Amino acid sequence: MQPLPGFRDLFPADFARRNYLVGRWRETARRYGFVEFDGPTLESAELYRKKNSGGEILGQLYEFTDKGDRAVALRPEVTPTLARMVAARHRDFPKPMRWFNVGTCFRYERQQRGRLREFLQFNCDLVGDGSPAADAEVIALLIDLLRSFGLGEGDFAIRLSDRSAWHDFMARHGVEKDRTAEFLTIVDRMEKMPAEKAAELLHPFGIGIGTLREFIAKAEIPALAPLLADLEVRGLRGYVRPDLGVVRGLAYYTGVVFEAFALHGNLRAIAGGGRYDRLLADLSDGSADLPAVGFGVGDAVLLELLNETPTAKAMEDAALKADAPVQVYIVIAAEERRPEALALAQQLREAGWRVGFPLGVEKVGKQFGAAEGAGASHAVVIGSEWPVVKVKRLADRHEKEVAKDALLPWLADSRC
RNA sequence: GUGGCUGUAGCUCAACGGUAGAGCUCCGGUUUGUGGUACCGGCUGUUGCGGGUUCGAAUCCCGUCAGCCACCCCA
Repeated sequence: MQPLPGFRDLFPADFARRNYLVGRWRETARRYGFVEFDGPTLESAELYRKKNSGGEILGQLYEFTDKGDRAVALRPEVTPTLARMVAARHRDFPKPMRWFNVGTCFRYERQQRGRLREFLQFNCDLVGDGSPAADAEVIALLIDLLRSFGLGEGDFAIRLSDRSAWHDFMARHGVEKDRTAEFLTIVDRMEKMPAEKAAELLHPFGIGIGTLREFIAKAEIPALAPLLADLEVRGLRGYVRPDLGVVRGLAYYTGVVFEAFALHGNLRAIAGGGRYDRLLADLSDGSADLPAVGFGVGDAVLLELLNETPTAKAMEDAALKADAPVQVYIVIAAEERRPEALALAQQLREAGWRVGFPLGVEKVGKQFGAAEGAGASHAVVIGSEWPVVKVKRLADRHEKEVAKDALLPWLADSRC
């Protein structure tokens, strides 16, 4: 038996990596004053079908009928859930709301490297503030998030665009309102298709490919000026590149849209987001009319990026090493001292140390091997010297005799 | 959803028509209280699954499932 396609077993080493990611996600979000929430993994399929919510994600919906004959779907993203929750109780929360979520999402599509059917996503949303300051806050969070993994200006960049610029463009060139989605889809894909194909698709709109390319090439997005100025002051302007070619696939974005992409390798977008000022009103039939901006990052793509970036990988390895399952390993050199060893282990554990020791009689050499294997930084040898023990720093093999009562302070001292 | 490649011990792979092997991992050992090396020994496979061709198939053919890559799109 294997897991279903696109689903993964997480063995301890995989889970340790996931914990590393999630730890950084939470830590960064909280530095920006965001609070964590979660909602159901399974939602009514209607939530994703409602006006303006789904977009291209609809084709990848993991949906089925439950035993109560309800049309349900596993969430492909959390934004609709967030919108539903906020619409229901937004009066309970002071604005703006800074909420984040770490949750499993599902998309039924063919799997590939960095893309699975079940994945963990980090989602950050700022609700109730429609200003460029809010956009800047969220984008700065994303930049700091990636930086917290040891990724720098040479490793990633944020492509930044604004759908309002496209709406102006469409108004100027007479694109009908109900065809804006179709038009934006063409723009979104244009850089990957041959020119003739793009020209053919644009023909019904009466817009030449040259006109479009010219518009994108100018890269002038006046609406972005305050946002860029904000990021400039924070010292983060270097991470951001205005680029009208970014449109994003989700239908509900209304203003600023952005995506983080890797500067090396051929990974796809590692994070994406934007402003969705009408989604809440649409999902609540107008009862909660709040502007919002947010983004999502997936675990699979980020993990791949860390693997490919040496400095980030080194940082991760160091963090995982520091988080080893055992910090102090008790070597029982004389089996008759086992009771004292157990008492000491208990004492160390109560003080917060991660402690290991052999469950049965083992040779001393083997016990040191186990200490090494579990990633312990110290071994404490208990034997004939009791009540004195030997503490050994595994890294440099430096050994010292310490009275048992002095062990705890000695370890605490060596920790820093 | 479309196309290409792949599928052999827990992992990485070899054998490419004559009835399966190596390295790593794991376990044990190299006699008595000190660890990542070295040496010795041991375990594990209906060769993804189902059919076909053949005297004989891991090896050829078909189907199916799964993985990888590209497209598509996105985290």
